[in-house]
Amino acid sequence: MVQIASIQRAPEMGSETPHAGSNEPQSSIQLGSQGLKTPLYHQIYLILKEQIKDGVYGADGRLPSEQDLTERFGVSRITAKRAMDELASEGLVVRERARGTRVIYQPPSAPIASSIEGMLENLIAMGLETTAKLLDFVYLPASDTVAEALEIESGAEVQRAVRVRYLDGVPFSHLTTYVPSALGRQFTAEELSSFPLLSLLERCGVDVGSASQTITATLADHVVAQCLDADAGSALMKISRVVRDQTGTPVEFITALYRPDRYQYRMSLSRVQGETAKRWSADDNAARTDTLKAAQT
Amino acid sequence: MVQIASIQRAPEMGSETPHAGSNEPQSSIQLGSQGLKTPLYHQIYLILKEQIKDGVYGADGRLPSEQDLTERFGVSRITAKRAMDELASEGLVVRERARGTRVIYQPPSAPIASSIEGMLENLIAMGLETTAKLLDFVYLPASDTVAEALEIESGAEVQRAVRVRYLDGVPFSHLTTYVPSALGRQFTAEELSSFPLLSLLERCGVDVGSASQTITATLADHVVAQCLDADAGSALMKISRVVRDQTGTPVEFITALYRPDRYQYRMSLSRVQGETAKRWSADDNAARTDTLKAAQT
DNA sequence: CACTATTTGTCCGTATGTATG
DNA sequence: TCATACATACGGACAAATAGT
Repeated sequence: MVQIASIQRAPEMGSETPHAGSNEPQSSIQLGSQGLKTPLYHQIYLILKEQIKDGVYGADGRLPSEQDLTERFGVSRITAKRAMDELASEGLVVRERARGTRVIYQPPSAPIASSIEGMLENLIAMGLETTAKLLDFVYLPASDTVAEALEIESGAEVQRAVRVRYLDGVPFSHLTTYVPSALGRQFTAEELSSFPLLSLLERCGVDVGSASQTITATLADHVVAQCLDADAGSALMKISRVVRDQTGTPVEFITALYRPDRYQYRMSLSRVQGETAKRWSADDNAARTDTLKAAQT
Repeated sequence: MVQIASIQRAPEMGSETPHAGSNEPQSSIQLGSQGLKTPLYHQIYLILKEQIKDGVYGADGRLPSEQDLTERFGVSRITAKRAMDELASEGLVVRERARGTRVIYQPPSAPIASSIEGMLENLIAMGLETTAKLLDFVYLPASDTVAEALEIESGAEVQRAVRVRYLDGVPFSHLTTYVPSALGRQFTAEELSSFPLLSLLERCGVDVGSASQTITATLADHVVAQCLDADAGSALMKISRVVRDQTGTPVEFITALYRPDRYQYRMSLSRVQGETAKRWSADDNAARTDTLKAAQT
């Protein structure tokens, strides 16, 4: 039959098999061995915080006890307690002796998504409505990764710029761009902090034709975290994109990092009949980017 | 020329004016105080590591001296030394007395991406080439979030299934699906662990028409981490999708979690002329999902 | 009213790691 | 190298509030 490994389950009535035999001797949930030296209690705090925001404890808002966390994360009770105390100090939960820890946090009903209409990563529109701060601007030899993306020789000179983009004064994205040196020399650092890179390239005569991008996730290191006003060790959305001109020559390689609570990638799909079977097709006018109003913090 | 400052001060007000051309290293990190949890030496280590990877010291591979770092980051020499020792212990640099610290690092060959050709989130193809394990299968009242996604009344009965999908025996994705009860009753838990949910729905007569999905990032809690053989607190890519039939009625709400080192979302874009300005357009046949062979870790 | 189990609050001591001077 | 301070993390122990039997 179906084996249910429901450890943390939202409080539900019924169908509650009391202690279904499989008392997992797991005990080896590894925390934070991924190179980040974030304190244990803070890692647990981040996980719990996200679960709260996802409404995992929405029913009666009851969080696991300190003892539960002790067993599940393999830490001492003091450490588990500190994680919950940190939640309480931010007003996300209320802790009462002998009564447990309950969520006292109301997600603004609907996480209001104010759409920036237009196409996917509408850089120009975004650029006009936002501000950017230039953190770094330097010419350096291309690393292998950058060289491969831009299809140039490794070691060839490229321009690297690191910017933070703000929306309504709130840090929004962390951008690292690489441009072949010859192109980069055609604009200045000052222009780069005022205009989107893409519009600068088009002004330089580049006829932008296509782009390919990869979306993934990564952890915030302390440098990026500071830029985005986020916690080190929190999850970020990462988009890497190579932009090419009409001849297919790469003109820009960009890596963008976003706080997931302030930016999400949304798209619509249609189910169409393919050659052999039905498949998904991306709706053209529907792929767009949305900005979520920051709930708090 | 803008100074190389990959370091940012904290939300300090004012002083928006960088000292252009000034020799003053505008870079002491605002830390050491209470706000940051990451050790100083490790923060510096991360910054240096990234600079090395970007080829900042590519010429002769010479890193700043301990004294340089001491001044630049505003820390003691011991702390600067530890950061460089950490680099050395990882084999990134070589330290020689009175000779300084040099980069001895060759980036590994690019992580090979073996594409699974086909359309965006080609569920059926994936379902046929992978295995799935059913972790949970239960009927329960819809939470507010689920009810809103499926456009049903909060508390109406829905079927929830939690599965882990494996690719070549390696845990690949963690799927939580919600289906209206009436639809869910038409197939069994056993079928769900063998066939993709979408094909089961189509077998039941559902004429799948469209879907809208949101891509974001989140942290792995201990439960998901165990399922995906990852660390709790690591970053995961998260895709939430509402699938609708031809009439626009939601038939499925799914939340999928992926390890970023095993799954990435890739798409191609074209630059087309819009009504007012040029914009990006999603290439239809190019949006696809790729699986990356684990490069390391 | 005990009695018990939970759960949180508080305290102790100890060990290790971090950072400065 | 040493001394000092502070933060982190552990284990143990006890007390206090709450709920159920």
